[in-house]
Amino acid sequence: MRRSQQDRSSSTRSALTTAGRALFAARGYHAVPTDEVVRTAGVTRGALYHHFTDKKDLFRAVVTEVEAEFTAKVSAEVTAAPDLATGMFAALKAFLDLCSDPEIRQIALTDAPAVLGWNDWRAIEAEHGLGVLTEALTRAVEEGLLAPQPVGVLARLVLSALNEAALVIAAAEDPAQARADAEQALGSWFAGLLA
Amino acid sequence: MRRSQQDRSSSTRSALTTAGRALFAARGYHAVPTDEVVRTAGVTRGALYHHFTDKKDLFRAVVTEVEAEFTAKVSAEVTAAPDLATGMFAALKAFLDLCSDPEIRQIALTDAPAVLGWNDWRAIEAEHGLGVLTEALTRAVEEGLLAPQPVGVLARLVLSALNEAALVIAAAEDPAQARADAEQALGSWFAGLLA
DNA sequence: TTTACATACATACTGTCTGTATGTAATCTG
DNA sequence: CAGATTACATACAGACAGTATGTATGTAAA
Repeated sequence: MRRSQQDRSSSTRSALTTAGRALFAARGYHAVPTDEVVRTAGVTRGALYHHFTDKKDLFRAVVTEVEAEFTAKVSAEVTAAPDLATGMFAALKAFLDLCSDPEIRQIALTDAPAVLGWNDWRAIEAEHGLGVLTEALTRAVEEGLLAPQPVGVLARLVLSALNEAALVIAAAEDPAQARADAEQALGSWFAGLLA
Repeated sequence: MRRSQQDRSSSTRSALTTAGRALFAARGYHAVPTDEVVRTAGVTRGALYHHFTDKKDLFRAVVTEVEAEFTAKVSAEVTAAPDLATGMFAALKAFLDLCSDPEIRQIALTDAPAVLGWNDWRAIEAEHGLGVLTEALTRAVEEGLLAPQPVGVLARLVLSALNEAALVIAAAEDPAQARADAEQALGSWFAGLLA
């Protein structure tokens, strides 16, 4: 069987990111040796360092992948909804649901800022989760739902609170209660933003 | 010159945490070898592993120190103010001022959750920054300033937004503008919480 | 279809770093 | 001041990231 170079490349590349994803999510970036990643992926360290400049670069690819998938799911809720307000509430619900996934919590929320540095991490987020949220808030202001205000910084703070809510709920003794509290707290913010 | 064991211990201990503080703040936990910490502190690795179980343990001590000092400064604003409302605003201002310090940003906000793990980090925070904030919010509810609500989760989300605000301001092209935006965003939340 | 090259990997090695084991000097106790 | 304990220093072992080099596989022009 004769495979093209592209096929070879993309299949080992995705084997590496898939393996990395699972391992990094389960045990955290620094607890996973590259050796284990390549063994899990069924290749060798040579393949890893052919496709990625270093371990961090692999991690960056994993983070981008996770973030993109996550954002796609959440933003689908917004576009599927009849109007913006209900869409945003549905997205909030989806956000908190999806954040129970350790892939999100460990990779995107815990390790990414420290491993990639806050600036790189922020750049990735800006193209995914943060981008969608900023858009939604901008639209909400345009439609008169929210009071006119600069949404750039607001979006960052809201996203940060959302991330924290996810972590709090995951770690809580009573997740249902924690979730209700979080929704109330976030709701009060939303109320303060209304036009 | 004959020093007591306690003096020897505490002075090398603080030499180590002081050196660690500066180096971790400047370059991040994983970029600083223990060898450099002990050289800066003027001791050897033997001293380090006598006083701390491992590198992480030293880092934990540094985090606790930083967090305690930081919280003391912020909470001083609350107690110094004539009433709770103005105290909380003064504390907010102090918080954002102090967060320009890279010791806070790199050590407490970026590295700590990833290095110590989110749970350990949370436990430390709960005894310092988060503890004070929770207290303040509880009092605000008791005094009728804020609407009755569970403050535990709320405090976490607010603190997270505050942390993010600090990072955003530090990284912004126009920090003054970013700060104004952040204060507006946080103010709108506060408004939504009022009784 | 063969030759020349590029891409995709594998293997072997090196330097760095953390943590440990062991040795030595300083302090404390009876 | 002898013995025990504490505080450190030195030497070492294992693990890991990254690199250098070798090999196999695919590609493309002559």
